[in-house]
Amino acid sequence: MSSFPPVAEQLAEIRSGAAEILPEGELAKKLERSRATGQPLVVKFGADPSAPDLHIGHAVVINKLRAFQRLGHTVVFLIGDFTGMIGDPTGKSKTRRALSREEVLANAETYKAQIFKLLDPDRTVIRFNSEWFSPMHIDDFIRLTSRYTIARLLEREDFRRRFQEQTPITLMEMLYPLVQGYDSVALKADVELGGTDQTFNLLVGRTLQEAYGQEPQVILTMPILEGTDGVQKMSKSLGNYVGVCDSPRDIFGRTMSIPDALILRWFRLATDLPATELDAIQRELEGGANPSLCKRRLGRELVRLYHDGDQALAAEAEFDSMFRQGGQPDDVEVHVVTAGEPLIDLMAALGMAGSKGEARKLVRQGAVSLDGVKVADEALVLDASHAGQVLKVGKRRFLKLAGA
RNA sequence: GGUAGGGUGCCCGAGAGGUCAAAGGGAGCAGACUGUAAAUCUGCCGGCGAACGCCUUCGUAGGUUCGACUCCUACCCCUACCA
Repeated sequence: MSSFPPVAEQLAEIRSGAAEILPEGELAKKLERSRATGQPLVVKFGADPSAPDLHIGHAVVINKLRAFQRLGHTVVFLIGDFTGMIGDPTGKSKTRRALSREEVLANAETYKAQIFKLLDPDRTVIRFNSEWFSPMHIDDFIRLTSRYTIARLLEREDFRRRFQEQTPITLMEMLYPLVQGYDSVALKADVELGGTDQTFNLLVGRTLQEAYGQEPQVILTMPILEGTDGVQKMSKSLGNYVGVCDSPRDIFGRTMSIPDALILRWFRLATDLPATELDAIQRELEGGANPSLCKRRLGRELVRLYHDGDQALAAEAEFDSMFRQGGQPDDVEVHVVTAGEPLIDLMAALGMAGSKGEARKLVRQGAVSLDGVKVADEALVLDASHAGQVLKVGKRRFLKLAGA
């Protein structure tokens, strides 16, 4: 029954890339016991049900979950549908509107499709926190709130700051950590994973488990991955993300646009390369290798992770033809030209420019070309002679013109 | 319940009766440069128009004015303080 690798080996694997493990000694103890009894650890990860579009920033934590699975443990992917159905009234995150039961279920399906690109379905259990919160009575809930103090909640960085700055904090927000922490109680979690920004919430889980007579979970946090802009954390709303469901072309292209300083970090956090390989890449970079070559490899690795190796090579080749040689993508959209249609109108109508005014400005700026020749005349009217030409706007927008 | 301060373009944030489509910054887009990057420089950055210009925009609805983002009234919303 002891199919688990030796504890030291497990610890090394788990530790790699992690920001913090609290407390590490307890993790070793749990692993020992698990190995002795043949009982896998319950590794919890909580997900917000309102954002089922995962990007490689989320994947940092999910990759670590997979590491636990490889070692033989069980991942509980918890969807916070109960909280999602309440929504979040704070102005700060207005995206968090209340979701209906149907939306939550639909989102859950989307999650599955995405997380199983990385996780092993046989070692993953999907749960919903409405399972225990919906039937909970208010008296039990109030009892739950008696387990934590305001002072401790105010220890959390953002609460403390906002409290001092006198910006609003709703009671609901303060309750969130308790709700999340109680999920750990309900699941009897052994380990909970999250980003470093979740440290506080994860720790609340420990406190509550103890309060409910359980052995507290160990928490493991992963660094927050910066987005393609290299500064802010990756997020969908900032548009600086690489989605796990993006096409090979997008994954490769977006990856190539990250600042050099981020290359190694992305390698370490977003790919599944072994540590030895990562060290080799670090030496290369520090030894003055051309960063763009490393970045290409990073792009390929990411495409391989979410698609496959062939598509990675294809994406790279397409990228080269598109940007290096000023070519065009393989599958340019084709549009049948109506003779007499002004170019400006066409650009606006097909979304190649936000408006006619913008289209005009783009032409003036020399951003528009037909078959590689810059369009100088902003009043250009299309006719049959343009059939077969390729319209290029900026660096990325292409359209093939077809005759009637 | 009382008092004070607020609601401005994608975001932040100035404006305080005309010269305001509204300073400045950020984001975004484009050009140059490069390694397609970053940094930097340049231009654009409500809509229509070749252009004079016209239309819509400063919480909502009215009003005062030749004229309002700026003044008045009511309403809605936010925040803090005191209870």
